[in-house]
Amino acid sequence: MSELKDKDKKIARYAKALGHPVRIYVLNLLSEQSCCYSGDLSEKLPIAKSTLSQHLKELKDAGLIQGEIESPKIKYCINKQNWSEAQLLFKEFLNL
Amino acid sequence: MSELKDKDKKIARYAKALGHPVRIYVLNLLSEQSCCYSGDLSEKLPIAKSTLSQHLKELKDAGLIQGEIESPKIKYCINKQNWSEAQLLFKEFLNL
DNA sequence: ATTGTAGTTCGTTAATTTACGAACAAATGT
DNA sequence: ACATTTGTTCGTAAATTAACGAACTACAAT
Repeated sequence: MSELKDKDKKIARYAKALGHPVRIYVLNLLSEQSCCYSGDLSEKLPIAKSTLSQHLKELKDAGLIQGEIESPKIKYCINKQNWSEAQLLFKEFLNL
Repeated sequence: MSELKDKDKKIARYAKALGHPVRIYVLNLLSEQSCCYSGDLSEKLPIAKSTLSQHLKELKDAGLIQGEIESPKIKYCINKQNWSEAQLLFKEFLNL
């Protein structure tokens, strides 16, 4: 009855955050262009802006992105530190 | 209003399957020892066997593992083809 | 025929996720 | 002051997820 390792929990936490097409889309975009506004995404995605906001919040809560106020907009960027951690964890997990 | 790409959906689908510590644990084990039985896992994990069965089913449904009957046990292995696909997709996605 | 083993399926419950529109907040522009 | 822009939060509903124990199925062994 060994307990689950923190590393397993961490990977699962990141994976869960990646577990929706919209969130994959957002991260893909951010890895290409480093930053974006919610409005940019809202134009391109076929979902309500409140739903998008929820997805962004989840990515934020998982630590994968961060928002910076640029009134009246909010500029979203990759959270580089955590993104690196996620890359490392997945790389190891996937034997890449 | 571009539609989400199939590739994004595929990555999200795999990521979702990875989104629980127990499932990470199982896949980790299977990448080490290639095969295992549900009982092996049940001994090691602090969850009910029915719950484990559910997690295995999810991994199966996502295509990441496959079960082979070896009465009265079931031998679980990585689904190599889909695992390779997942590796490739994540590798690309994560810029590894 | 009966028992035992291995694991799944069922029934249930609680929590989480996804989605929407409406209402709201903050800051800028008029 | 007031409207506009940008995005979040609220309230709600439907669907999915996670967990358990009990009941079940399939096969092997006695």
